[in-house]
Amino acid sequence: MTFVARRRIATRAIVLDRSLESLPIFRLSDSAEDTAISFSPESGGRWRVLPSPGDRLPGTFDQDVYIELLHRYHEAGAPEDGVISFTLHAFLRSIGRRVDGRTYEQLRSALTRLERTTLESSGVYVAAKEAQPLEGRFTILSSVSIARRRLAEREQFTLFPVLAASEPGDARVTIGPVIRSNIAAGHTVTLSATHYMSLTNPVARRLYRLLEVAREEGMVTWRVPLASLAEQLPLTQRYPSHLQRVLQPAHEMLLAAGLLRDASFRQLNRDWLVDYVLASRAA
DNA sequence: GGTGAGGATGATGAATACAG
DNA sequence: CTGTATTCATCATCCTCACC
Repeated sequence: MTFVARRRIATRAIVLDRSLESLPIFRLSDSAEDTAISFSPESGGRWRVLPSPGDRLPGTFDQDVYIELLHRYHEAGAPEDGVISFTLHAFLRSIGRRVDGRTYEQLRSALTRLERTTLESSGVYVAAKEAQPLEGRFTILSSVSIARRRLAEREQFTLFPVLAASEPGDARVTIGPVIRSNIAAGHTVTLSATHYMSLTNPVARRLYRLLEVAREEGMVTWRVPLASLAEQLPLTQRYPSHLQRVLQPAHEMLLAAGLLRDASFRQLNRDWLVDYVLASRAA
């Protein structure tokens, strides 16, 4: 393979922390209640996502921002300090959003939310280099700084020379060390950026990542109780019919994109299951 | 040209309510 | 518990205005 060819493929890849992708983080629905996400896997332990006080849980916009950040981290050659810099303008363009006052504001709040939202693992999150699953808390981003024109210009802020010196709209964020460590250890899933962007439904985007975890762990078919899947995504709907209503369009989108061979709902006695037939590695 | 706040309005789709 | 109708928060899109 030539350097050029390898480079082109690399820029289309999104490399994510496999442990993180197996856990629920982003609220996919717009339910008014904004309590913490809580997930208790079969294997025991508990996982929680705690919003920062006064803020909401990360949502679908934050999900897209998170993915683009990791996309850029990979493109930048996964720098050891985890720092990536970009302009808000370029970032919005690359996630296919319009660039106006609204989206600037959304992006800024999404970045700070990714820094402030607490992820709590009680023996659930697997850190590749550790023998035991993690006991403790961490965040997706460990630092976020965004230079703002108006702040940078004010005289009284000259005591922050770094801020004053940087260009307006420049963001500088640090991917958290826990996530970086798993990526460095190769405990990852790899997505196609093209495919990811082509999925217009946020549930489909989330499901794509979760299915990649299953595939990375060697599964060809994956049978999962509907209720467990709902917890793991997460989806808040309680009834099987409601869950199916949300999942069905996502399944259709993934099938059409060739990211999934088959998806079907089955009822065995009282229990609803979902059977996935995963796509082959090629694509 | 790039930032940045914010008003107005329509589109979207999941939550919710309600009937079966 | 499920299927259908309605409601409503969020998002997208358009704009103006101000500033560099």
